[in-house]
Amino acid sequence: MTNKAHILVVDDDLTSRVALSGYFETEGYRVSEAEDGAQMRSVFAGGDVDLIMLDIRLPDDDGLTLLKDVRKKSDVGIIMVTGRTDDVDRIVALEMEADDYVIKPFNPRELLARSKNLLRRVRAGRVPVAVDERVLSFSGWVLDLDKRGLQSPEGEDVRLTRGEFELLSALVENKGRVLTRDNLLDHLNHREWDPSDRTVDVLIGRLRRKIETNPKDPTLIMTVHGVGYVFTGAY
Amino acid sequence: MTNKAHILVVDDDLTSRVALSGYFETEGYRVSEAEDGAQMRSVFAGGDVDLIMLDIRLPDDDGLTLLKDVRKKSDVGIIMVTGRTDDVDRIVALEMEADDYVIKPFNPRELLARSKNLLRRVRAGRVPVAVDERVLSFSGWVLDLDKRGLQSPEGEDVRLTRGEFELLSALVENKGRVLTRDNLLDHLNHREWDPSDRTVDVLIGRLRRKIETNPKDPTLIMTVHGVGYVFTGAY
DNA sequence: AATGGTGTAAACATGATGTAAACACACAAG
DNA sequence: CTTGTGTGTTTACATCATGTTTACACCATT
Repeated sequence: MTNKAHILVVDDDLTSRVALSGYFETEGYRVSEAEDGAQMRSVFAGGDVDLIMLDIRLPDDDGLTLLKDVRKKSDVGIIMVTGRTDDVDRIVALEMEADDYVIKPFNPRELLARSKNLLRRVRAGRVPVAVDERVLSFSGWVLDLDKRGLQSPEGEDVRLTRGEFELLSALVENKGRVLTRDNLLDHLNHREWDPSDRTVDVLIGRLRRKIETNPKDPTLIMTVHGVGYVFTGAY
Repeated sequence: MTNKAHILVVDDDLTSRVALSGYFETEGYRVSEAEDGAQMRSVFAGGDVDLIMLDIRLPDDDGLTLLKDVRKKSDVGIIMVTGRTDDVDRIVALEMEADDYVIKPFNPRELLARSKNLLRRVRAGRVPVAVDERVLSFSGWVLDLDKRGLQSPEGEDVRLTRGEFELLSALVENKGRVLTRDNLLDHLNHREWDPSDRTVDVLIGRLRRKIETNPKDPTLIMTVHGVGYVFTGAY
């Protein structure tokens, strides 16, 4: 079972439903489809949906009714999708706490960007739910200290080796504080460190390739020349 | 400290800035205003902003540049506001992780609904981060000894090299006391100093260019002819 | 005015860092 | 036992950051 973000597309029109699903699937999301309210409720009951793309006009229930029902019991992300460009509809939906409202035909790139941003927020909001779990989060990433696993903002599991994990957790736990190589090597159950030891540098490099958008120009793990490394991710 | 959400409106046009602020104030939000990037950074440095309404066209910095800067170090809510209806602009902003993008003239009710929904998500994602830091401050500047970084009174991060940082912290820690070059060079892990060594002078010069309002007429790092340097910043 | 101290741009040297590749070692599977 | 796989470590080298030197103009003190 992967942990990729799960998107539920609700639309009675086959063509646009498939188109929508396609966009998200090629981006690596897990996508489910529903063509009416009943199907939607059924999938949603599974409990692991992160984002719903909800057409406002459906055969059985009204989209707005579904919106209200879902929002009553869940903080899942909801983006209304519609062919109509009615101002009142839009405002009503937003005031019912839909997160966004897009009008067909929409630009796929824009929709993807909006979805991605919303997913980040949805997932970030879920982290503090379990207080007993030792979990660190930064910029949409989630580092689970018990499971020793890392999840990307898109919800994908990223495999870390022991060394990479120890290094990353040391850095994130001391967010904003510069750690020396000596310091970091301690977390790998080492003792001594001599200037010819490049282990930390290599591991940092591998870590960057896994978590930085552009490893050549890191924004999360910064190097402090002549001192060490510092983690600078936002909360 | 109040618990009302804090919204920062950034727009160089007085009329729309005031209008925007008005909407939010009557809804009971705490609102701050900024008319350019510098002011924005200054308010934002206060650290308790929940949502930024950011005009994309500003006198000094580009709105997109500000967006990128802010997003780099914070997950605050960001809604871009603009008069232009350029598709490319919108997508670029969204892909830079702006949460939303509204086009003037906007419907106040819609904007309020969107802001409210976003604020809910921003606050849900907040996690308490409390790390006591070793910090020195002078004349509005903040020198963070752990982060080894310097923040200007406007809240901008100023990059210091190792040497510059060591020199500055030595000076600030010995505020009001004259330090000889010999003395200062010690802090850079040196030992000997001979009169032909101009290293300190050069570093002091570079430091002045970074922190003095007018480097030609320094007020923070003063020269004591024939002796050394002294730091004279107020508190 | 003379003299030595200081500011500073530019060039320079060198140690620090990024990174690919090879290596070593532990552990698991067959 | 052999083989293979994963991963920490070492090596080697290209590149980069930055402390240092140099040179010269300017300033302060006498």
